[in-house]
Amino acid sequence: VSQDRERGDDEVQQAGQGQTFDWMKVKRNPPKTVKVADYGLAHNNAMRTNFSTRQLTELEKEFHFSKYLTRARRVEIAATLELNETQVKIWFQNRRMKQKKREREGATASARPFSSS
Amino acid sequence: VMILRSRFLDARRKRRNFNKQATEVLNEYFYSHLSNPYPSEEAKEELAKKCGITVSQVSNWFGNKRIRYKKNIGKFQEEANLYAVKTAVDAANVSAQASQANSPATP
DNA sequence: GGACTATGATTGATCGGCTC
DNA sequence: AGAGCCGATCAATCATAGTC
Repeated sequence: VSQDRERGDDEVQQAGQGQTFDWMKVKRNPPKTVKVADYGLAHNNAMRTNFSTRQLTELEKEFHFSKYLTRARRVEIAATLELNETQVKIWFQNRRMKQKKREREGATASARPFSSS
Repeated sequence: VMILRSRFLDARRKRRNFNKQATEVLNEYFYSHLSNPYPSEEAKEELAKKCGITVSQVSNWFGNKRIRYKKNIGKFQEEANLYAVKTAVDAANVSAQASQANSPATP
């Protein structure tokens, strides 16, 4: 619900079609994750980590145990799974969001009007 | 290295494209708000209802649309012009009808 | 009939705002 | 005075549907 401009300027639809607005220029900074050489690849950073099945399984199990992390548990999990504490933290945050999304959609048990193409 | 392709069994297996008219509605909103194509939560709900899809799907659609649009603006130029014209015609129709309370089914 | 494209969904990670 | 959280979003990728 937060975007930069919504100041005095308004929504002037149309205008130039071939115009480049600010949102088109947005660039995200590359991940800071300092990954060490795991299985031969020493890509230090700027890459989206791919969690292994084992890691995901373990994380999922931990999440089922508790939706929130304590400092100690985070350290333990990170060490066990060979991940950064930050990665574990982020995973739990994303997982909670996913959980909420699912509940929201599941709760909205209403008619699903399907339609043909 | 490639020992981790266990992404399968995701929910994204069975996917259905949206209706032509649902896509129509979404595109109309997108191109009529091209300066800031970030619908509010309320707008998303409205679009979702109008299109017969979920709010998450609306969010996904706009997320994909924004990224892919800015990734290759030229490719969408034609589509952009199309919807620009469409909305212009719509506006013209609305203003034309404003002068007279016409009935859709004339006896 | 399988490339090749278009498109919806998933997800690790970022951005900005807020709480403590 | 900084940490983790939330919400939205990004960006890359996946897997499939549609096209030729």
